[in-house]
Amino acid sequence: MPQNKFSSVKGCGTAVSCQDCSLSSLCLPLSLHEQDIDRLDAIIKRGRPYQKGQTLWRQGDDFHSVLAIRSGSVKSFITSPSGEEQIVGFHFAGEMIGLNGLFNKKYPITTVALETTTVCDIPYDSLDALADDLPELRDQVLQSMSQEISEDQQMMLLLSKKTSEQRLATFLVSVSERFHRRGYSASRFRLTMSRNDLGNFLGLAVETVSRIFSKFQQKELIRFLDSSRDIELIDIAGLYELADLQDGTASACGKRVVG
Amino acid sequence: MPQNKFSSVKGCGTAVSCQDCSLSSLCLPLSLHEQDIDRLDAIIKRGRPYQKGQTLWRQGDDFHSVLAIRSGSVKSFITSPSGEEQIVGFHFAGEMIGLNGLFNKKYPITTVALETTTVCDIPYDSLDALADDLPELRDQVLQSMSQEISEDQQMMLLLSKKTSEQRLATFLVSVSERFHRRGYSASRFRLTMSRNDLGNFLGLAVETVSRIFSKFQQKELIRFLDSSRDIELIDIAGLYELADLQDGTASACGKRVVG
DNA sequence: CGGACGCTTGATTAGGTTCAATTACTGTGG
DNA sequence: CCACAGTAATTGAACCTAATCAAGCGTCCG
Repeated sequence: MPQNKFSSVKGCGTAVSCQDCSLSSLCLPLSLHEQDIDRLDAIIKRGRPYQKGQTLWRQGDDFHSVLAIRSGSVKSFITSPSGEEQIVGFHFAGEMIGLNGLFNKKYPITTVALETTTVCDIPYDSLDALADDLPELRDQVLQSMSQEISEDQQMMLLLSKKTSEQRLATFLVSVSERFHRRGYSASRFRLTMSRNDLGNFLGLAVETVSRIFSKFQQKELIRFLDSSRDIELIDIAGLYELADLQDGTASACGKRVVG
Repeated sequence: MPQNKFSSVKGCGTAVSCQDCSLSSLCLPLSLHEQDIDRLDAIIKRGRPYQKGQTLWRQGDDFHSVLAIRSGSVKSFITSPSGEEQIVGFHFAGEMIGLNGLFNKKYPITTVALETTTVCDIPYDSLDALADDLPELRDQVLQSMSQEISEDQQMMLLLSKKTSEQRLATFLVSVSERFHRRGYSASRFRLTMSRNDLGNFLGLAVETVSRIFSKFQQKELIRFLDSSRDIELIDIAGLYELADLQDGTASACGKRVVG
């Protein structure tokens, strides 16, 4: 009997079936019939965990699988010819990444683990064959991609129009919403990415991110606990107000359903 | 016999079939069999043209159709609660818009005509039913959305990391590429959007756009013909160099396959 | 213990915005 | 067809936000 929501994740390296996995309702909310889950279970590969800094795939690599993150977190970024990197999303446990690779069979982004991360590997060929029989699965994929587009466009608004304070506030409430929806605390969580990554993602210099965090602490909007990575949102309403967000689109910032 | 590539577009208001339409190979490059084209043709509605400034649909409207632009051009934007608008894409003749509305059955963006614009209206219900039978159509939709994601992420890089000069250069070569692929001149075209729209899209003030255009003219990279909307790219190579673009991703900027 | 890296804070700078004024279009009605 | 009004585009000057440069501190890990 699982002690907590994600206890079955611990056994990821071993033969835990999708049915037993506490993530099944999150990573593939398909309302599949029981035999369908069994079929999906049969095609999923469970590998050893990725260590912090390890690359899951590189921009331009041949597309082979979609991954469901079971525990841990990753960042995804694109690289310009001059070598500049732009982080386009962070992904946490319970999210699916890599779907976007099916356009011309290459991954368009590089994905790197931010901490020790375990995943379920769903080979594309099998998924594709399965999708032929399961309309729900196809719809799920389409919906995920459609949502990703809307979220990326919210990011365009953020990068184009918002001030540094608004950007950071938007990020914080969006991450908060995502954790909340996954059954975790909306007000206390760990930022697994560095200040550098955060600045890169939000279009700000590291120093600016640091300064805004300090300002938010002075305003008693947030507080850091043990380390500068463990944050508590004291005044979520205040952060929302700062962020200028559309209702229900908070999670747009930073959430990349499709990788 | 058509006189030019788009001559059949003129008869859009009348009963021109998809098969005769010179855009068929552009807006739905599906390699459909002949009888499939006939089926598609049967469900398409051809309405009267939209005038400059008219709204095709508004953010939040119920999703009903996908549109193929037969002539003219449009802009699409999202609106933040505080009323700020962010243009997320321009669309020209031969491009499909509105696909993104299938996520929760609402259009997530507002789309407005930049000039007199004619479209083919493909009701979603019919398209959905047709897609059940035609794997190519489904793949096409997936590919379009996947491409859109990559393009939006290129825009995130542009808005987050590029200078004003790089942004405008990126935009110009991307529009050039798009026109070129459609069989038009890569070096001479009309900018149907205002400087205001351009600035909004690129995350710049109108004045900045104007100044960069002037600077580009001084450097003899571009030239304006009759008006400030009719541009000629004199030194495309030079613009490419300025833009810091990935090979083959130039069209990412401004191109929104999915609306 | 030492070195590297990550984070914070301060001082200075710069790219782009904002404000303001002028000129060039576009479209409309007489 | 021209006059006029309203909008779009350009250009200049002042200002400001966030970047850059620089220094110091903390922390993780060999």
